[in-house]
Amino acid sequence: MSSELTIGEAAARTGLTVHTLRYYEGAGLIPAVDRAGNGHRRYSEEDLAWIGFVKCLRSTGMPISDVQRYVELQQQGDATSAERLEIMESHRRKLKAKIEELSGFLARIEGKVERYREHVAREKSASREQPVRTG
Amino acid sequence: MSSELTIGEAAARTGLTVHTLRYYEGAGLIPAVDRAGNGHRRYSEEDLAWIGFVKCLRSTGMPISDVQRYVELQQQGDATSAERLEIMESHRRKLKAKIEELSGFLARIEGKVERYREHVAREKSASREQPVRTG
DNA sequence: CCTTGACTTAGAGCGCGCTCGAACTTGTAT
DNA sequence: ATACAAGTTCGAGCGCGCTCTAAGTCAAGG
Repeated sequence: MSSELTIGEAAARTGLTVHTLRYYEGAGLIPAVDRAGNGHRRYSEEDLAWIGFVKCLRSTGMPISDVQRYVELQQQGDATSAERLEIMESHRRKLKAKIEELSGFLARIEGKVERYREHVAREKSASREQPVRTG
Repeated sequence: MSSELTIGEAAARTGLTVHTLRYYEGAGLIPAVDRAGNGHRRYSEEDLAWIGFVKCLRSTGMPISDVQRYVELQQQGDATSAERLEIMESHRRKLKAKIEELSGFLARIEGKVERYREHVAREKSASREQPVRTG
């Protein structure tokens, strides 16, 4: 009986909304979740772990359609592991490239921030030379 | 007379489409571009440099509305540089955090890829033990 | 009995960022 | 003259990924 959670609890634990959890399941990003007798979803720890990985994939920009395809293959068993490896490997490469691109942009933005700091500092010292009377 | 470009040339140089260039200008991400006598846009090197920076901001996830606000402030002159600094600084922080998050996810995905490689390797060696007759 | 609240489905709606189509003008080449 | 390419504006449309509404079921508490 390893703690089966309601959709509300699963939402709280994963940080997704109940809407999104149902949407993900309907869209095939999450394999069909078990149901209680009354038809309510019951999330296992395994489900939660998988949802965590889906969040990782989505946060790193993998399109929903790719996650879906991945799940599809997963359900077809071992024979598809080479293709799943390809998907992951391709995603890894893209992500790595993206991080590198972003790092370059970060440097550029940091440069901009630096120039602004200097600029703002100069303005302040200029205003000290001609102080404004207050009150 | 520093090489003024048509919108088509500007598109080729920046990697944006002419549609996007016009959209960006209309949305205020690019200050009004000069026009030739016939009403056609003429992009200066300065315009291109700015567009390059806008691409950097957009690629790093700054919303259009923020870029717009930034341009607005820029056009109001020096008095707004402190606020512009704030915008950049805030964006810098978010971007840095995002890169760190992505790096964590990358590690996780690399782990997954590794485990797949091992798995696929095991499958191959298993199939060598019971080779399939071909043709 | 009746309300409250968490769940169910199906499907509509939305925010973002483009992207495209329609209708038109203009410049150049044949 | 005529065709063609490239520009213009305005506004509609689209793809993605949720996000929300409506209408209903069910269980527990007052």
